[in-house]
Amino acid sequence: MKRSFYQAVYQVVLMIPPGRVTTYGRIANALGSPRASRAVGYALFNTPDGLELPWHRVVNGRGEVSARGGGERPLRQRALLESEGIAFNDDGRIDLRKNCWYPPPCEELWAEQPK
DNA sequence: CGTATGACGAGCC
DNA sequence: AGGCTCGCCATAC
Repeated sequence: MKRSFYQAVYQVVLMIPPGRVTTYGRIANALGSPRASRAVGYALFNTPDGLELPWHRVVNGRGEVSARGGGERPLRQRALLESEGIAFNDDGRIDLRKNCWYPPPCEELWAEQPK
């Protein structure tokens, strides 16, 4: 498989255990680019069809669903997370204290891909 | 190659 | 406290 930053992001997301959530920034940090949180979000935005990706387990740094794109995405995400036992506050936020998951360092996941 | 975009984050007002 | 702006990084065009 061609190793791009996106692919690396997908692999990290795939290793998120059910019932746990992580943030874009943490994924970016795990990949060796702590400032690439935007790119991480963009990677999920370009999620290829046919790939079963638990993208719903990725939230922003405050534990809230990112609703920048459209209206239905966050709703689906919330429903999926709730079905996994993740509780939402009245503000629509997740308790990262309980459900947070820190991805292990995965720099080598894509670092060996020369430009 | 330069510009634009995007599911973010931290900082400033 | 809440909202807005700038910055960072990786692709698409």
